[in-house]
Amino acid sequence: MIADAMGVTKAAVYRQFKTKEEIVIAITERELGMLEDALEAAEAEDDRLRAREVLLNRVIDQAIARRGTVSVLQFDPVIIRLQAQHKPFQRFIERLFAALLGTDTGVEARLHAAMLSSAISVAVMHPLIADVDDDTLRSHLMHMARRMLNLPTQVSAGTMGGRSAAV
Amino acid sequence: MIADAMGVTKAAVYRQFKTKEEIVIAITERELGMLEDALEAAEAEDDRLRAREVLLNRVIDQAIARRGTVSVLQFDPVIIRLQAQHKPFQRFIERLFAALLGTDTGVEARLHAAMLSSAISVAVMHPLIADVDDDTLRSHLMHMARRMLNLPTQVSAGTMGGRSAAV
DNA sequence: GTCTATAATGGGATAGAC
DNA sequence: GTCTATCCCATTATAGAC
Repeated sequence: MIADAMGVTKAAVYRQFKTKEEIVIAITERELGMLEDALEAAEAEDDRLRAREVLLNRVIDQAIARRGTVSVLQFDPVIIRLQAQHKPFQRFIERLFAALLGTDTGVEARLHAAMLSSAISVAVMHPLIADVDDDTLRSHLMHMARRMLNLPTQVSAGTMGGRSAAV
Repeated sequence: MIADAMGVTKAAVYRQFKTKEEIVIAITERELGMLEDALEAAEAEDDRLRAREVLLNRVIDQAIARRGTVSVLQFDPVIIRLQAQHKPFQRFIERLFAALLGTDTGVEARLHAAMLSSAISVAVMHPLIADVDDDTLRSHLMHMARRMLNLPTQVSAGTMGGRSAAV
């Protein structure tokens, strides 16, 4: 498919990548790499609430930027298997969830994180909202994400007096 | 894989189903069929709020009952393609979303429905919550779904409990 | 209904010429 | 770096005996 889309032969693709796995790794690396600085910033941030806000924003931005392709990387069975065999990705994903979860690792917090991550990646390419433009989608997604995670609805930079993350 | 799991040969499976597509259609029909009476009841219900409640409950019950298999039917690329070519399924899914949306078909309502449906089906098999038992998962999911759809947090009357989705 | 055997198709991958 | 040609192998599917 890649070769066809590029208008070259399969052999030309295999000149650059020895295996299909290498291709999947390379693409995933590029996508996750875009979140790396945001993740590191979030981990370094003292204010946990603010750290989650910032990270959430970046994740949503990227999901929208990659609208139409995120869910392939997240849900294609073959791709998932190849990624699962790659330790660095597992660690990165774990760090991502840890940063999103904050200190709370209870059932509810984990469920929130699981639902949120899937909801974001599927929603951006769902037929029901194919007609929604990026900016509208972003603001709705961010609003929804805050609701799902029990974050304060409006964020005012610096002073976070909002409710705690637990119910 | 099916033949191996059943301990018969592939030819034996092809005796019952002419093509892979027939198998996918049959399985999907069985799964969606379990929601048919709930959908019809919801469509007949005058109280829209109550209709959505009932349907939501059934959808969540079934997702939990099929924990570990729902997402295959929803996300496997080959299966999705085969289902997409089958008009009756498209119509059924449209009816499901229509019933969940209520009369509101604005951007926000559609986004809610899209996020919710994906969040439910992915969450039930997400590694982060693999250790959560069915009943706990159901109550959290229902609570979360109400929040996502802006439904009242506590539902007043009726026969709504953790009932399983038949068969 | 199940079996053995055998296509047919297509994806994943390699060899060697240019 | 790309090409043609080919290989390997799993999936999809059929034929015909029991």
